[in-house]
Amino acid sequence: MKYKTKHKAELLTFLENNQDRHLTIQEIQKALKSIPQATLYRLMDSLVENGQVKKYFIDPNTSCCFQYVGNEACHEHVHLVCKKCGKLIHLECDEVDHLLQHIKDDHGFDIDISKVNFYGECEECQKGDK
Amino acid sequence: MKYKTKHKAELLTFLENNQDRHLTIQEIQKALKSIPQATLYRLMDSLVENGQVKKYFIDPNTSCCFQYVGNEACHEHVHLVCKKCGKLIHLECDEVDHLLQHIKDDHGFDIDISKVNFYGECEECQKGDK
DNA sequence: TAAAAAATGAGAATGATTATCATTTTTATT
DNA sequence: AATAAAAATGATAATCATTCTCATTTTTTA
Repeated sequence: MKYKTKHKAELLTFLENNQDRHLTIQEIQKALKSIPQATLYRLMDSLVENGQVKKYFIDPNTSCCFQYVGNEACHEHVHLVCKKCGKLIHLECDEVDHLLQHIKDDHGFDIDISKVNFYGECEECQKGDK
Repeated sequence: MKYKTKHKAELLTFLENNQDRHLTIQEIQKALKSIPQATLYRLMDSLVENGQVKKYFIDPNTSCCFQYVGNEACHEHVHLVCKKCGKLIHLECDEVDHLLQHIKDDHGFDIDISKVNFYGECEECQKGDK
């Protein structure tokens, strides 16, 4: 996607206005009905490829998610996904960094932090269990 | 799957003989051609449900994997998945347990360790990069 | 041995994603 | 501004793992 097109412009505006959310292709489609499906997939791929958008695989049973990060990379974080309520929490935490460093140093494996998702149960849902 | 059937027996024998590997439905199908697809999916689901088999989502772009653990639960471990060579490493590590405990205590989120996958690059592939 | 409960198996349905390909749009070149 | 080259489009078909359907068969229980 090297050329500027109206679809691309419309998509970018929408993404910029929803930087705080993770969006699936299906959600974007609903909002931008004028962009055909195939085109939307291609546009998202190209945005991921040049780094303006990050692609996340949150829940293995559902579609992937996208989030606009613009030109400045978003802070490194991991995702906490609640399997009860579906809530998605961004976690920035030194202890995580520490573990990844340990695994690199002592186990030789270099982890891509942007792909780390922890599945479990959030605080509210744990309370509700009782 | 409360009743004993020949399919189930055949499947369990195969799984027991391949405890060291992660198997996709497709691989099991290839090995056990006599079990129809729908039946195989149902059998695997039932084995997962009663705990004899664990289900893993390793790579979001491919099918899920299964591994037989029998009646005794396998040791808690996380998976390291190399995005270069596809290698799958089981990691048991106190530091991981420590982090999960920290996230539970200090961030209130209770992580399911069996669903933790770290994506990155293994030692051998890192060497090959240079 | 009959009634019930569960499993089977073949095929259709689903749903997200990718591929195809002729057409149109955008950019670069003269 | 005209044109050629490059890229994007859009409608549709293809793919592929997984789930669903439902009439039939098998297994267990009474």
